[in-house]
Amino acid sequence: MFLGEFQHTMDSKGRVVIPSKFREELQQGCVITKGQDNCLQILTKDNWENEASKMASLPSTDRTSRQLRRALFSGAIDVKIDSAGRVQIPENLRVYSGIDINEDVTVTGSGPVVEVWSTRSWKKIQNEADQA
Amino acid sequence: MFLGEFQHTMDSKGRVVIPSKFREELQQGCVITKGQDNCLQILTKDNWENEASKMASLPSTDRTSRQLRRALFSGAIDVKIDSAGRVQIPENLRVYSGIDINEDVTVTGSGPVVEVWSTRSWKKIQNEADQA
DNA sequence: TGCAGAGTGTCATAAAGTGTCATATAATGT
DNA sequence: ACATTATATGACACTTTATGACACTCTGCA
Repeated sequence: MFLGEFQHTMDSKGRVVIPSKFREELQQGCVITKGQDNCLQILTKDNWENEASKMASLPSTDRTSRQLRRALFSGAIDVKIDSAGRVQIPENLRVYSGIDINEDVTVTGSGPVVEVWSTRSWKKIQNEADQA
Repeated sequence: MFLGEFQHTMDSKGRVVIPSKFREELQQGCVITKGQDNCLQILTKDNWENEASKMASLPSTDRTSRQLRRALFSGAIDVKIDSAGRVQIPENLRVYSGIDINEDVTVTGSGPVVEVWSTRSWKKIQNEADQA
């Protein structure tokens, strides 16, 4: 279970630090995908396999299902954490999440997954959440 | 069941002493979350699992549910009590609760949970409570 | 073949967190 | 009231983590 909220920045090469509390669970491999509300999600390998198999079982005759599947798989990438505890975020996911080079990033634990936000978006989302 | 009211301070490293009366119940692991009225709550592991499982059952298709889940998980952190009976309060929870470094803290038993307040806020809340 | 751009790995330094100890204070039992 | 024990607090050393810098690799392309 991932918990907590952590501040980092995306370095000039497009890498983000994974909070140390999350490393152990993610060390043996993880997958980054497009999450909801323009955040990025980091899943453990197991969790990913799980999601992926759900997708695979959708009927390929249905156009919406195909779209979903394309979005999920093409928007995903498996990464490994480097010796300094960072992961590289590819260009397309940076664009999706609106996180620019050198920008502040908020990494949050959200139960079974880790979410990565530009701190800008996170603040906005958090305000909404406070209201709800 | 947690009862009583205790005065402590947040040390220069952001740690707060857990009153000795509460230690035994919390020793084997506990979770700190954002409570109501800007206090912090400390839950036992069991109590937390309970809360968290409620969250897991909410549909991720609904935006409000997602917000709720984010707020709960990102605002939580599991901690352990150190050999001197203290817990480390992470930055974001310090901000939320308005407890500054070296500031006075009131720790109260509140039935199933422990609450942590800046003594400032506690006094205010208590006045209100006395009126009511 | 050489260059440019993106990505990767490593290091040094700074900052934050953790553990331990010593002393001070409070609580307890006789 | 006293001795004894437990608890609280500050100090400090130590470890871990974060961050920026920089050199190196790999790829595609001119």
